[in-house]
Amino acid sequence: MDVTLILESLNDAQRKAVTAPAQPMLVIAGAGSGKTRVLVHRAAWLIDVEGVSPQSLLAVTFTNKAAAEMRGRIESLLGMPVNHLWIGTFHGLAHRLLRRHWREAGLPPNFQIIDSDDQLRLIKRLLKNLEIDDSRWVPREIQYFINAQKDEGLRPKHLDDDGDPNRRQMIAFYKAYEEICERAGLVDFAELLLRAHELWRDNAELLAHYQRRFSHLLIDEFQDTNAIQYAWLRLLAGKTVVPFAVGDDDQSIYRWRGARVEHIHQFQKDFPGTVVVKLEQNYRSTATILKAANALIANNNARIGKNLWTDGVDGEPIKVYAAYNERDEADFIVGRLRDWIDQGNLRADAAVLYRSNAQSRVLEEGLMNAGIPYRVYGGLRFFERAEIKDALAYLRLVSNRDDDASFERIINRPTRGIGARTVESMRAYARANNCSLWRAASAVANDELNARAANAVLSFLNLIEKMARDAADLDLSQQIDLAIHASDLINFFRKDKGEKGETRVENLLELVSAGKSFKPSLADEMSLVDEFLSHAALESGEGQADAWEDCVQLMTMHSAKGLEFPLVFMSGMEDGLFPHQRSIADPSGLEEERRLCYVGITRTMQTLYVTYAEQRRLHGMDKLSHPSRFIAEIPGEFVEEIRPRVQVSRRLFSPGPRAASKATEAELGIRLGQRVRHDKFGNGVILNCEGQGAHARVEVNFETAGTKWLVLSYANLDLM
DNA sequence: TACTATTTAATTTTT
DNA sequence: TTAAATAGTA
Repeated sequence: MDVTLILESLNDAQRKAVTAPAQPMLVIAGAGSGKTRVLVHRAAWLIDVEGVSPQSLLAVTFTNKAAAEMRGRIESLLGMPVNHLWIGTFHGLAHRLLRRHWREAGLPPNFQIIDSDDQLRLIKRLLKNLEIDDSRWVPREIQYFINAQKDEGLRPKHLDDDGDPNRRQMIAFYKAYEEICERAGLVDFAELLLRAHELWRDNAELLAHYQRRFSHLLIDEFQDTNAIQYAWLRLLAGKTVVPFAVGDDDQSIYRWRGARVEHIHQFQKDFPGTVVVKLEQNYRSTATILKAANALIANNNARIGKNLWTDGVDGEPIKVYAAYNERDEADFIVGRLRDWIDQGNLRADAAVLYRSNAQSRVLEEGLMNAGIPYRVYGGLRFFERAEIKDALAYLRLVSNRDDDASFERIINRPTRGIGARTVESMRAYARANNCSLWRAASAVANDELNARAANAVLSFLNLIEKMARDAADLDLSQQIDLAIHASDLINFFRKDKGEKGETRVENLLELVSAGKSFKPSLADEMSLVDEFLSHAALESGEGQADAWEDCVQLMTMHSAKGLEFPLVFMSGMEDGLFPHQRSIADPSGLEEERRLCYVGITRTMQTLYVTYAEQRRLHGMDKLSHPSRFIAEIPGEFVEEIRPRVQVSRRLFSPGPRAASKATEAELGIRLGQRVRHDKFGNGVILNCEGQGAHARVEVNFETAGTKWLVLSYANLDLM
């Protein structure tokens, strides 16, 4: 029982939280103040010092990554595995409960989880079925409505239309959607939480059982909890389970997703005697960065209030660069990155942040031309790829014939001559007889369809039945292999022309090996395949599972939360972009944008560049823009303007040799930035040019071959 | 059914 | 601008 190991590295506030007696605790943890460390050490303290059994601990996070990190760090601190400790995401834990108690939860034993993409498809199909004009009823809005209700813990029966026909229709959609899910045995993300909450609420013995089992509850990112998550936590806590919540109201940036910072106040009301600890010492950033961040966030009204400080150095001022336009901005950033890399720093230690994904394009072009490797965060994850979802849909249908979502997805994929007509008649039958498409298919094939269509449908039904029989004795990866081969999906994608088809085939093969290495943890609760499918929905996998190459990191401010970098660029700092136009009018929206800005600034360890463009091409039109109001909220003493605005107009192109080459450019009939093709080196972009006539040379950055100087008269470049 | 033209809209995202 | 969704054509 080595207490010093757990406590020695903690400051006073952290120690106070970690060693607190069994009472409700609320830890307000500023950016970079050791939030995860406190959670990890608290768990270790409870287990190692207080003698709490690991299985009496429940730790909840928002992301799988955070859950994995917490488990890893607890185990390494304790020096032993903690198998019976429940650590997971809200959704993961809810899923676990529902698998274990599917009967009480009113679910079929083999229910499956649908992701937002599946959900949207379901809604679109629902609209078609109801023959509703989907220009008036936007599927995305319906999806948003349904999820928002579920996030609040509301079922259709709880909702009142208040005489508003619009709302009445929405409620009707919600109800119809629920019926579809119910019949197909499908559960969406919000439904997991809602059901898990109802499970406890309506089963006193079950709740009592878990309340006896758990003595302590650890909650990460508490400011991000939505109503149903909070209700679930509070229900479990009851009067006996001790909650320990960690969060930062200043970093609440997900209100639009249902998160409610107010829970931080509610917590103190619901758990009288809550002790609040503030972690304000920051171990990440320079004093300058922190003072700037503090000054910015002080403009928000609804705050608990705290002041980050550090005993470290002041550091460099924040550098603000006013770019002429977005390309100049990108050039500037690329230039600073070049310097950074040339000084021997890691590319991966630098991040370029922006408000919205579309802004990455110009930056990417700049980095590409400069030959600097980069990685863009976000985008499609492995299990979200179309080909992967197709393959999984076969497995799902094999596991559950009533899964209409999967049925629709693969009925004609690969194409097997079952067109929209045929599917429509199945839908009609299913609607009329209130049955699944699977049953409709065999009924329709037997009497409504012409021979040709009937044949195609029957052979599809046989294919699935045969797959089910053949799969019975196979292990998981063999079943996946069977699914992609027997369905002929793999050949379907192989025929796809170009690299796209290739990657798709690779992904499918990757899926087979994912099946090989999959280790189940709920084996008692469900079949291996079903667990794999749930896993795929719940953990959509890495964006790019590329090998660890040293890359500059590009991401939105949102996805930067929780990360830190020695060098940070906040780009596109213009009113309308950031704060975003859509949030600008609403005071609470503006405050959330400001918190986002605060998150961005506090990612920085040493050097922060803030850039904006005076003119930006947006939606194909050049617009003049103004620097973000947030820049003005940073006190001047922490800021250094990189370039006096007087020079701005001169900087149409980057300085140096390029400027001198303007004349040459015109004479040779090429221009910088021009895309070209070379027989041997492939596609590239002209970076520079010099000389005249037969001696004229151009510098070209090729996508694959790198940067080369070529003599124009020999190179035989095709302009593109 | 696949390819092409036209229209439309344009934050943030984890589960 | 451009990406995605829809409508129209071969």
